[in-house]
This record gives sequence, C-alpha cells and structure tokens, in this order.
Amino acid sequence: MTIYDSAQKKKREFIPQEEGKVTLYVCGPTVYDDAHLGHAKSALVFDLLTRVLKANGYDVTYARNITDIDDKIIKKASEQKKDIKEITDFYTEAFHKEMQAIGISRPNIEPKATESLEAMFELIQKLIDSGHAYKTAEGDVYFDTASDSEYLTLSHRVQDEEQMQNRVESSSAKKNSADFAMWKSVSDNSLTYESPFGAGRPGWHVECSAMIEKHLACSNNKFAVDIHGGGADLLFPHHENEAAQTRCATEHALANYWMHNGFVNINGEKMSKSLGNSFFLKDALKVYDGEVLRFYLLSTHYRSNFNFNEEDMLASKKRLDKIYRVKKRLFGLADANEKTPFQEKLLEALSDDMNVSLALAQIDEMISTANERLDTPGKHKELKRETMANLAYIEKVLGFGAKNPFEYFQFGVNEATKTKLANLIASRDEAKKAKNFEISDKIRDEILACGVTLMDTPQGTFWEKV
RNA sequence: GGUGCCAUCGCCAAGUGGUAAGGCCGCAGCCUGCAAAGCUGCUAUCCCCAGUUCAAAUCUGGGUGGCACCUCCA
Repeated sequence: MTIYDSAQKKKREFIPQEEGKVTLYVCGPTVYDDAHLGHAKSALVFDLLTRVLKANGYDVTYARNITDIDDKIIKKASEQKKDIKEITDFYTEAFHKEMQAIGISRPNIEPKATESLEAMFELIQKLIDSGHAYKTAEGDVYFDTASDSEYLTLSHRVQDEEQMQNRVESSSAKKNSADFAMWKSVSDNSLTYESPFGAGRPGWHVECSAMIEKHLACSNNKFAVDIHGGGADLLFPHHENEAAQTRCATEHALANYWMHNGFVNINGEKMSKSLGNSFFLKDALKVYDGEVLRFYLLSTHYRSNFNFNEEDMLASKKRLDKIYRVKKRLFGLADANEKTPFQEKLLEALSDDMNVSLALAQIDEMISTANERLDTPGKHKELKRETMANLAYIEKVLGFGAKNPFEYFQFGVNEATKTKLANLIASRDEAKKAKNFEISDKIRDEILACGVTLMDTPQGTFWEKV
C-alpha cells in the first residue's frame, strides 16, 4: 500500500509500526453546529481509508475526537440559553446520524475533550517541567515554540520576521508570536475547568495530542500513531502544534504518515463559516440519497479540491445507478463470496493512495462486461455468482450498493404515490395487452411527467424515480 | 507580502518518461409495439513558450491563468 505523506510531500510505501496493526487518528468536529459537506468529505475519506486498510488485512484502530470544549459552543449555549451539554449532545448525535446516512461507520474510539482533561493536564505539566511551556502572569500556559528545534518542519513554513514582530507587540504576554496557548485562564464567570494551572479552558491543539497519548500511543514505538489525518487546513497551525507538543512531551513523534484531504467548494466558492455559505449535510440529505452523496464526494481523489455542483452530482448518481441496475438484474440470487481478478485490481487501485477514479473505472468496466454477457442467451451461472461476489466486494470496500436495488430507485417517493403508480401501471398493462398503445403510452407520459420512468421487462414493468 | 498546490475532450476525472483509463452529455446502430434500461461504434496529444531525452501530458526553466494556507474552520 502507498500513502501520500504530507509531511514528506511524497507517496510512501505504507509500513505500520507493528506488523498487521494500524493506528489512525483523525481530527473530528467541534460540536456546535450542523455538519457540512466538508465534514462529510473528511469523514468519508478516512472511512474509505479504514476499509482499504482492512481489506489489506490490517487490524485498524481508528480514533476520531469530538471537541466539546470550545468558545463557539459556549457562545451558542449562551445565545440559545441552553446548557453546554445540551448543545454538544445535540450536535454530536446529529453528526453520528448524518454520517451513518452516508455509509460511514463509527470509529473504534471517539474521545471527547471533556473526558480527556486529565490527559491534557499531564501533557501540559510535562511540557512545563521540561521547559517547553511557560506560564504567564495572567495564568495562561503557552507552548514555547522556540524551544522546539523541529518546529515548522511538518508544514514546511518559514517564520515571518515582520509578522512576528507585529504580533509580539499586540500580545506581550507571549515570548514569541508563534507560541500558542495550551491552557487559557478565564476570569469571567463563563464555563471553566479546574486545573493544576488554575481555572480555565484548554487550548485546541493540546486536546488531540493528549487524546492520542491516552488512547493510541505505545511508548515503545517511534511514533504515537501510524497515521494522522484531517482536512488540509489543519496542517498549519493545528497539526504543526500537535506535533510539537507530542515530540517535546514524549519520547516519540506524533505520526509516521500525515494525510490531509482537500477542500469542498460550493460552485467554485470556498465554503466557510465566515462566508456563511455552508452546505449542510442534513439539507443535502433531504434532496439526495445518502449513498449518492457518498459516491459523489468520494469520486474525486481525496487530495484534490472538490467543487460541489448539482450537475456533477447527477452524473455520479447515474454512475451509481448502473451498479444498482446490475444488482436489480441479479436480484434474489444467493450472496457469493469468492476472490476474483476484478477484486484484486480494485484493491490494487485503492491501495495506491486511494486512487478512487481508477477503481471506479474498473467497476464500470466490470459492470459493462457483465451486462454484455448477460444480454446473450444462456444461464450464466458462473458469471452471475462472480458478479454477485464482485458487488459484495464493492459494497465492503467502497460502501456502494448497500441498499435494496428497488428501494434505491424509489428514493423520495412516498407510500401514497407508490400505490398510485402501481394502479397506473396495472391499467397500462391492460391497455398494452389489448394492444391499445395509444392509451398505454399516454399513461406512461403522465407518469414520466411526475419524474418516474417505466421499464418493461420480461419480469414485468418496473419504475424508477429519475 | 510569505509559503505551497493545480492547469488533461463541452463537463467531471485517472495517468507523473514510452506513445492519452473511465463516467456524464452528444451522434449513429442493435434490442423494443414504441420507449426506458442494456449493448456496440464515433469524439482530445494533454494552458503557452523554450530546453533535456532515442522518447514528455509526465523532467527543467520562463510565462499565463486558477486555488489554498499564513486567523476559527474538515
């Protein structure tokens, strides 16, 4: 397997520290608002990664944190006059529900900041003791970036002297403008946590380092985790700071491989909280099938930027449709589980830094070949079994095609309409039998006007929502 | 301003030295009562210029045009 390592800026052969075992940590959401397409993309990328790792025989331990201590949460809680926990519980649950809707399974570990405070204290204390952090008169604890000779080696940044000067003046408590808070003292009466450094709240970066130590790190290893992932924007400063904290506080570096997924733009514009143009997952799920969203968001290489637009989404739907139509064709056959050359090729593509595009091209080819052969007379017992096995494999590794194919094509159609359709189709069948094609075609046109296509097959007439 | 990424058919998108995958759209055909679905066939020399090489979309240099990070953000 190869993985593009953003720290070394090249593709590297993936070799875990412990044979057959992989530890993966991904930065998760801050639960103060609904998840948008960007959260979905990131979660999707690392969901795929765990699937590919598992398909390669690795035992994967995957942790994704939930940040439930944050100024924005506190702000929202006070705005809505609600309890902090009420807010964080609500958005955590929504996050889980929406992720599930796009076929993402839960990580093995989902640590919360509120449950990891002790680990943070420990890490901060170690850094203070070793001279890598200092406490200010106001009671804040800062990481001393100057004490870390490897600082900025992850993001390959250069310290900007002028900018540094400017900031030092504006924030005199810091020794160095690049220094970042690990513990912020809070004097007002908003939410605070008691700590050995006084009452306050933890800095954002310390959370991940602490959780990784607590849940994943093994002190004998050179790296705390094999792979650390997150959105491209997290490389700096978030991951740079995490890496600095961990290497200075412990005997190991934070991660052997760093993975960063590209951004989701909406119609060419960056989606951001400040621009207020976020496309929320919950809204997308009202209009599109979760699996179509999954397919679409995954159809572009994870490191590229992704430009969301409806037209491309439709093209993705049509591609997914093809998988489901084969499934429909083979509906009712027994599940099969056998190794095929197709599966090897598929896994090979995905194992090359998750080359999804190549994998999808192989799927299209497999489907096309299967359809072609199924169109010829014969029982095709072996072909059918093999195709069933391939479909099951696609479902396992990519998470496409998990639904009942008939239900898939009925997305968004309510029961009343389904009954109506059944009646219309029945009367059309009668007209067809009587060779009264004028009437039967008229009924079909009416149905089509409602966005439903009919398909006459030897097994009867089926319908699909367009 | 600093740092970095990208530029392949109308659209989406692989390929990173050996002579351009795949999908959508379009056109033609097979199938069909007609359709839909499925199948078959057709459609690019890779932003521009220069260089390296027997050979470049792929490497180097220079342009042009996008984008990201440097501030909370997946």
